[in-house]
Amino acid sequence: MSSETHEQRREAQRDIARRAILDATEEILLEVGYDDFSIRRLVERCGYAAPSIYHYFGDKDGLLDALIEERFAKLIAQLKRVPRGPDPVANIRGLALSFVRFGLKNPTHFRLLFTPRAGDEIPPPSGEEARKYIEATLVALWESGRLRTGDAQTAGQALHVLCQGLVWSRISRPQGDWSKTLTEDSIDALLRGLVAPDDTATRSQGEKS
Amino acid sequence: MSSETHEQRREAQRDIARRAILDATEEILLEVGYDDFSIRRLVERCGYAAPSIYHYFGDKDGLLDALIEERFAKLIAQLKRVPRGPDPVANIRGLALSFVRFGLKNPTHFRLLFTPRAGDEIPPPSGEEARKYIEATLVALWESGRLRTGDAQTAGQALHVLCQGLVWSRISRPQGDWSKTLTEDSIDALLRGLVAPDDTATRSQGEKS
DNA sequence: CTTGCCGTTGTAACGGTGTTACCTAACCTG
DNA sequence: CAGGTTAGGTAACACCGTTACAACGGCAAG
Repeated sequence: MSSETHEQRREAQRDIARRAILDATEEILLEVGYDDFSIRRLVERCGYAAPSIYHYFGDKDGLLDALIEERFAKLIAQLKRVPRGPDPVANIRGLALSFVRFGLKNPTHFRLLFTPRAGDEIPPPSGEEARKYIEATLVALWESGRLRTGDAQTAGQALHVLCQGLVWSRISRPQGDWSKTLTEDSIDALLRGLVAPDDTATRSQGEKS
Repeated sequence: MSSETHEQRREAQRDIARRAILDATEEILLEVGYDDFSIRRLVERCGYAAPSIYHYFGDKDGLLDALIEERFAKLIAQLKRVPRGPDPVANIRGLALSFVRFGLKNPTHFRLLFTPRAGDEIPPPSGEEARKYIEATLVALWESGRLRTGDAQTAGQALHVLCQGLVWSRISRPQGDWSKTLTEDSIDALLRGLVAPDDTATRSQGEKS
């Protein structure tokens, strides 16, 4: 019994330390941005010394990966919270809009999520999960809908790529004179080009958002 | 007369030094990538000491900006070399394809061109020029064509954003299972969604590329 | 209670980075 | 020849990610 409580206490303490470090990391990231984030700054704020960070996360990349995991989880949660209606095209539209909204609202997170760091060529598992979720949703919906292009995978990737570009371009050049309706218009245009026009409810779709 | 030759000699020497530094920079960048590029490495290779680099370019960002200027010039040259036919849609398609091809062929350059560095919020002038060239071409072509969406600017930005995403996504995840026809299919789909279908030669366009 | 073990934390250092203060040497201008 | 401007090098500063090493803590076994 005492050993169990001991182990539990250890684990609890471990989680407390990890949480404090992760929270401080996020604070600093949102405060000064990704490029000016440093371990020294983190050490100054979180109360722990540098070796503790390396003890818990192994690496600076490991630390950021841990944060990325949490961010991806939030992104997936937000995407799964998007309501679904009977129209598969409208569903995909809502998913894409939500994704772009997430990116524009949390540019630092987005940059962290989708910028591969140096030498780290394999993306984190949750990243793959998020991507797979979006693509699977797309594929499933495509298969029940009317697809114009050959395969569903290409269509899904096209939409994914468009959303990435939508967020990335506007993050990179925040004060550019971007069209106010760019997100909706481009997504709608791509969807128009992807689905066959000669069907039931192509015109009855939301035309003004 | 002697003063002129003197000035010219000065300038020539200045250009020689700048060229040597820039060439070494590009070499190292293509060799080890953006993240592992450092002034020390550059100093080792180019023969000049560190203060000379700062004397000529002022800053590491200034050095990279100088390289970016040249890269943008090459990009613009490549885009202007794209042949134009009578069909405005096909012209835009060619332009977009050329842009994406440039990005996929020179990922390091692309990353340098379109990733804003820390604190540097204003893009280099040539970057604006390239963007304006693409957008102007688009706008001009749109105005002579049949536009489905309201304004030409939004349509141009949509295509720009898609191309950015096409390159960026595949640079970030090179070994992802990207569809072979993703570039053509997504551009074609977006164009299909942007231009009005009820016209002369919508169907006679290239359908397989 | 003592001994030893393991996990946690801090001190101090190493190598590498961008950057710059300072000096030297060459050159044209007066 | 004096003087100022320019190119270039030496050596240092401050910061970065990272880690060897030591010290402290609590628990299990002798």
